Amino acid sequence: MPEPIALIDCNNFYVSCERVFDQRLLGIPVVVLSNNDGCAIARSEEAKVLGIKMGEPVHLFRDKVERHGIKILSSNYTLYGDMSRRVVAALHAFSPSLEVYSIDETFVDMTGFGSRMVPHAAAMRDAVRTLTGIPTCVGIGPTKTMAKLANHAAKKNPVFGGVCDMMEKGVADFVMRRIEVGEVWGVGSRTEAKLASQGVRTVSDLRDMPMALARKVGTVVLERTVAELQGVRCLDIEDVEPQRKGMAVTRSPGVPITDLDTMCRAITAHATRAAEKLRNHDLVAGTLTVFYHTNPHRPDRPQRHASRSLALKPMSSNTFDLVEAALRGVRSSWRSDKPYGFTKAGVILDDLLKPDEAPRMLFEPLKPRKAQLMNALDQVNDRFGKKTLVLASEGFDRRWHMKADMRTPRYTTRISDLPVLRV
DNA sequence: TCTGGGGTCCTAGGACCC
DNA sequence: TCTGGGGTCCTAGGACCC
Repeated sequence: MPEPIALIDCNNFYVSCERVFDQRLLGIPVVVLSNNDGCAIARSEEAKVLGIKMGEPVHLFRDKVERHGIKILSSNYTLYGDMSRRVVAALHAFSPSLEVYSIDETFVDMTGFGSRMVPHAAAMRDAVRTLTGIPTCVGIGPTKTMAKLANHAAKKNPVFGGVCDMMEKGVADFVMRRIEVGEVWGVGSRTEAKLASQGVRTVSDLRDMPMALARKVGTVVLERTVAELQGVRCLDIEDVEPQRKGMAVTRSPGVPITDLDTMCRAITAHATRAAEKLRNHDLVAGTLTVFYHTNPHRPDRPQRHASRSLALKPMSSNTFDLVEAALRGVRSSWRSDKPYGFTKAGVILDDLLKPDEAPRMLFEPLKPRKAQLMNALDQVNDRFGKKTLVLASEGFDRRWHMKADMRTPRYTTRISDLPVLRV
């Protein structure tokens, strides 16, 4: 049996972050909305009980909001990102090997804890709770897939008291027979439907299905999942961050974009942000794709999906290079044959490399981009706040900005937003 | 009427994740 | 009227090579 892996996962993370700073949110139904205040992406237990589904558009449950006094909040990613960092900082004391899997989940290598595993996991939960105020659950298993499943069980079944250890075969069997296959990490709705037609409904059905059939139904990915459910480790803890392959900045404007000028301002802002992200990761990009499209939920209106990919030569992370390419893409694809209203636009970067790995040009550009200028730009915006310095083509007209009418303060990252204590 | 075998590389699209 | 944003991996099929 492989050494144990734990997955620690924050309960209703975004809602929990909000509750740390506003006690009035405790005990009542709370929902955090996606960007642009579109749909529910985090729900308190009370909101789940009321039947609010993950990803449900807010206009479809507006009646429940009124009727049950649900508290609705815009998402505050600055706050959640900072709280996530604090949670991970608390976990470093518990294992030398961690993999931060997402904003609210971390895999922890539990090698060497033997019979003291469950107390160790409980201590981890206590530390996170004490240091950040965030409640968590822990799942333990011989593989990542089983740790994920154990975590699900720890969340759903109070019998586990917040820590479920599936290293014991009895526990694993108990859990797998009671959970539907769609809950397994890597089994989405498509695969679930295909499995159902083969009579595979519970996790134990999946664990016991023939490998060859698993491969036929869901390629090597599902085959690997079956092996992991049998306790055969296929996925290791990745404690060094792999180099990323792509990067995207996409947004839905608060009101549809109908004219080229506004689109150019929005795209300038997205390309600018993309360039900042590139420089933060110390990468350069070889390909830039710019796209924009109309609302696919409104087939009664003129529809258009536009997209242009451009090669960046030389590869670059320079704001001027990226904005120039992105605007070229917008202008060359723009059409005014119909009154389009674009509800999404973005910039995607691919072929990312470290600057010293990027191919050199045989003929260097006549006016080489200066790294110093970008450093200055980043430093000004770091010190005086985002968007202090922007390109002229972004302008100051913010009509295309996203909606976020119910966002809480950036309690932990803005001096002006610090909570005030009155005694 | 007859028309090989064995590769690589790239891209689009599907499926999944949080 | 209102439906998020940002990722990864795998496969099939076409283009191309000798």
